[in-house]
Amino acid sequence: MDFRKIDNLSVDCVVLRLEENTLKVLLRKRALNLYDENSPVIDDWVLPGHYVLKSNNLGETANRVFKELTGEDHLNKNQFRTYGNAARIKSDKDLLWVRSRGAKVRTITVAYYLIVASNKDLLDMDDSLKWFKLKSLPQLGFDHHQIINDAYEDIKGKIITDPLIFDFMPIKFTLNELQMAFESILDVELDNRNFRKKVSSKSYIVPLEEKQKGVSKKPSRLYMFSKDVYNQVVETDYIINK
Amino acid sequence: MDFRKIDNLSVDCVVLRLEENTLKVLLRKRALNLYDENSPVIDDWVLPGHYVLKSNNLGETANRVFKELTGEDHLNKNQFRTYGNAARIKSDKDLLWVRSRGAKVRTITVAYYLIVASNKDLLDMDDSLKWFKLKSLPQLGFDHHQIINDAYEDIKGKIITDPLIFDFMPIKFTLNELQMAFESILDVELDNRNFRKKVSSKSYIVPLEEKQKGVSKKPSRLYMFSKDVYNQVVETDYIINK
DNA sequence: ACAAAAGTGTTTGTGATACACCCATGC
DNA sequence: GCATGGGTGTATCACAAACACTTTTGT
Repeated sequence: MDFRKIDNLSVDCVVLRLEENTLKVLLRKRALNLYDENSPVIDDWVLPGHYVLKSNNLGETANRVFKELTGEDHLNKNQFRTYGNAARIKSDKDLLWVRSRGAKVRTITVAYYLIVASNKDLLDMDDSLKWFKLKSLPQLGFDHHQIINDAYEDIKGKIITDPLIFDFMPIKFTLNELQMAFESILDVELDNRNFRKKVSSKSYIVPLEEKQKGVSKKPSRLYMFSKDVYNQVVETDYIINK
Repeated sequence: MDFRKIDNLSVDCVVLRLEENTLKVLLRKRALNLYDENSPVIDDWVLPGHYVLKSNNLGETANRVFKELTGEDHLNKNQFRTYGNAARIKSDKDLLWVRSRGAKVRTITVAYYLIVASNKDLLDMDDSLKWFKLKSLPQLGFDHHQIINDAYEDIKGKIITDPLIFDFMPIKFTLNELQMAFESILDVELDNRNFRKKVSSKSYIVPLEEKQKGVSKKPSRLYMFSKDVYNQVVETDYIINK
């Protein structure tokens, strides 16, 4: 195992989740104090990422980023684009930052997105990590604004044909939760009755006997996504139509 | 302009075209003679590609690859995936080849596909370049088999929703040609009458007054794709359904 | 006049859309 | 018993699928 970094190759992760039907991205504080503790030269946010180690694969590096953030493994990741233009790193802050880490100014970043289920408690997040609404991001370093937008566009495209939506959901979920997840990600409104009809026609969304508990209203039925069943019927079956 | 190579970053291009309704890929001969002129140590095929120069962007590098192959500019390219695993280059041949070119064994390859219109004459192709049927590829170096398959899968996915098919077509084409293009890329059969109905409903596929010439049968009407019109109606309009 | 491919219409079925009320539960 | 969200059915419309014959041209 060779722990040296490849000094011009990094992996950045767009970590996403739904919180109260709002898409959020996990960002890491980027702070650099040169002279004075109280007036940092750099004070903004970036995507969590890592330089790739000589013995690590790209996907492994993405997994590792996630594991370091949350202490947990994450299997579902998606490489969606690579950023490596010559002038990608050009602002004074970005140049300063990259040099301060001993890396090349011409750094190639392979970008992944990782989706975290909405019920998952991510413990032990230190103060330098924070979830931001996708629609109101803070000041970001590098081209990370672009990267986040590209990730979002990719997801919006795939969510209609791929079973990506279930990565956002808890293992057991209600149909209304599922509908709201679609609505908030795609920014559309769906008819509840038609949505339920459509979902019932999908063999891979299976109703459980179990019902919600601890709600002060009629408890709703729980469903789960079966990947096994899905794999048998993929060919023909889209989830929702646009 | 800095003409030095970044010694661990390359761009590989999957150059595709339809020839007689068969998908073909452009490959470059990889030959290395060490001792004996007549028994090369390496004698197989690879995707055309280039190490990225210090002053070149990724997309520029893809364009440059194409320009060097054909002498022509090509605007439509698509970055679809990046390959950079630690053990990506591992066969003796590949290691030998990479070292003979003074590059790093851990090379990251950003892969693009480029689509060439079927009527385009690509002149001046030297003997080291050849079109192969996608379905019967020769012995390939590196992981280029994988890369070609990934490109093909990406295209099959996008061709249903994006106007990618027109990159394969001449500017003016007949509806039957268009149908056959879909059929050969997706490997399906379509009903001619239904296909024509569907196409007529697309405002961005516009009939011309002109007809085919020099054919020994009823000459068919020519159509063209209007990107202008397309951009106005994208939101709602898919080309064919699966 | 014949060969070859172009072009055309109708029917049937499935799935999308639109829409309003009763139900089950916790408090 | 009431407030809250859960759950259900029907009618209409648009589009996908299936299918066979006539037309136009060059030779």
